[in-house]
Amino acid sequence: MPAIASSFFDRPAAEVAPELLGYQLALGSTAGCIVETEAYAPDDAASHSFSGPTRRNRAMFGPPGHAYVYRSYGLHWCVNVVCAPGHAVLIRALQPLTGLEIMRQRRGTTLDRALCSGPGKLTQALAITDQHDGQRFVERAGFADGADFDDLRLIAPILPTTNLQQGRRIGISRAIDLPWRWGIAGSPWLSKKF
DNA sequence: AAATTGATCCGCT
DNA sequence: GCGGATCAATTTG
Repeated sequence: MPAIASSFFDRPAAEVAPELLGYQLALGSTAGCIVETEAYAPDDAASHSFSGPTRRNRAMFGPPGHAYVYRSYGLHWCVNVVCAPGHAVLIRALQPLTGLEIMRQRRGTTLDRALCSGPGKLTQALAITDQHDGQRFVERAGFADGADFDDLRLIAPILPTTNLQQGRRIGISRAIDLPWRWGIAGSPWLSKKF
């Protein structure tokens, strides 16, 4: 179960973030298509890496292609894909594809639109927690390909995704003008319209 | 339709 | 002690 080529991720997050749209994010028997991302960088006042490495953000300075998972507002987990040192891409929304019934149970809703339409929602739907912080992503679609049940998985789309939309990031109070949020244009699975 | 609030934790000053 | 890369329920216009 090879980790994904580190060269793909060892770049600024603002380059990687739009390219991750269309990838599938999977864990266990659940998976969804990434439809919304945000980039964070070390010289970016809104980024957890802005003030250098700490215990919480150490994964952001670790190997590219690994996960940075942090707790948000005391309640939610949010997952990032680590890029170049201090760079990371926050996964903000998925189109649910696999394991919808488990997701509905975990989320406590039957409204599919509400399963993965936000960074805290999708981690709950896929059961991503701090136990995945610092863990690598593997490039396998399922366990039959040799991945462990607990491996975070990313699956590249057949063709690069086009029809993107770009705008300002959500829920931050610093560096609010950077256009570092990307989404699949018109997708009904976004956390918020552009 | 938009604004407000409560839940609840951790990192940093 | 304060505020945050959030969410959902409630209140208000």
